Amino acid sequence: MSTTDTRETIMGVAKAMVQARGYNALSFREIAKDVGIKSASIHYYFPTKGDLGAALAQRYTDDAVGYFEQLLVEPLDLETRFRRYIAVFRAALLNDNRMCLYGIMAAEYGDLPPEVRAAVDGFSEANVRWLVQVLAPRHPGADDVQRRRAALAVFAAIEGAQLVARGRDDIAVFDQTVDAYRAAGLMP
Amino acid sequence: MSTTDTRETIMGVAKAMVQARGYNALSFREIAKDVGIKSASIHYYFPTKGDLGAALAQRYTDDAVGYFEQLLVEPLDLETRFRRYIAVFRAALLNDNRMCLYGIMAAEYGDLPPEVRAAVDGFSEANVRWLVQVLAPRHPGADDVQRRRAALAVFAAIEGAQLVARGRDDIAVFDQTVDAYRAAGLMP
DNA sequence: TGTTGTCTACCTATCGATAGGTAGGTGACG
DNA sequence: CGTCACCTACCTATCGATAGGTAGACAACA
Repeated sequence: MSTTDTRETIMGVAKAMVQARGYNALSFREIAKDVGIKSASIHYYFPTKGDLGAALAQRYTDDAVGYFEQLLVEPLDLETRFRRYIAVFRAALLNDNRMCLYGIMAAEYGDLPPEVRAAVDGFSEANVRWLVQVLAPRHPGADDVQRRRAALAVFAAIEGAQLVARGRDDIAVFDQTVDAYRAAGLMP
Repeated sequence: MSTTDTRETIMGVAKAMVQARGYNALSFREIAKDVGIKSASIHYYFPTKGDLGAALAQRYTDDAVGYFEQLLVEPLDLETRFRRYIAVFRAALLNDNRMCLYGIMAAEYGDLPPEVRAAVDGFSEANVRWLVQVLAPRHPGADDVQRRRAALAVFAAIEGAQLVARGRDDIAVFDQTVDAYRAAGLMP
């Protein structure tokens, strides 16, 4: 397998593990077993666990940003665009009751190495930026600070819906909660 | 020190540790060092780590239920009652950027022993039950299922606000997010 | 009153498993 | 021949858990 492929495989396996059980439960030996190499070899690609965690969070954010940009390019109405945004978080739950990487890492925030924290912060920032753009039509008279706060509230509500749905191991809880948000007028 | 005191001290130290760093990061040796006993002695009170985790979650729920009942007994208007409810979650963040025990354990759900999971589930259920009661005046025409869903959405939104505020290490984010929820009409 | 038995609330010492991490070797390939 | 992509073989630290012991309190009984 080429260097790049192995690196990708490691990241894919590690990402799934973090989403399922958290950063703390991530182990080089378990990753290695799933990838089909020895744990020492992972250090060849990621010298420390912090490096791997930071790379994971960075990649997760980059992927999201790419998807978000795509959503902005396509000619979609607000509701559809927003539904596709929500679908990202929904997909994580569908995938074996896993969580958004941000959500689980934010919960473990106090235990994260600094480089991982920094990468995690980038994800919420990317979400807020996108939401500010998309939700702008809903806040015609608002200034930037107000728009940012409204966007962060939408993001927080969705993360909360995911957290609670995971705790109940029931994706319907996620859907019903988002519906309730919509009914209240919090989001389109 | 009496048996009861030591048990209480262990639970207090362990609770703070879980809220700061999660169930996985909870270690008998660290607890023992803080309490001033040896790690083996903790097994005298809690045979396994799962027993300790379950006791923690159960106690957390019991305390919450007691507080909730008190809030219902006092003659308060809806806004005040609700503000005091929110204050519980706010207090966790104030206390060294810690999280609600439920929030952090829900994030680690996939890694929790069954007995801990069961105890964690009780907390969200207790919150929903209380919120259904308190928010009933806001949903005059709704049936029980709708009321429960609305209550769960409120709970989820608050947990999300806490999660994101912790990720930003900024309690103002929690306050602003809750304000945004209120402004949208999600909660009183 | 003195002894005996049992209980509590710890202790020391150690177990096997697992964590992240490292030094140095090896085979394939350009 | 050199570099890349791994490997074997280890290290130290820490994990939850267990075995077995002990000081002190207390109750019962002779």
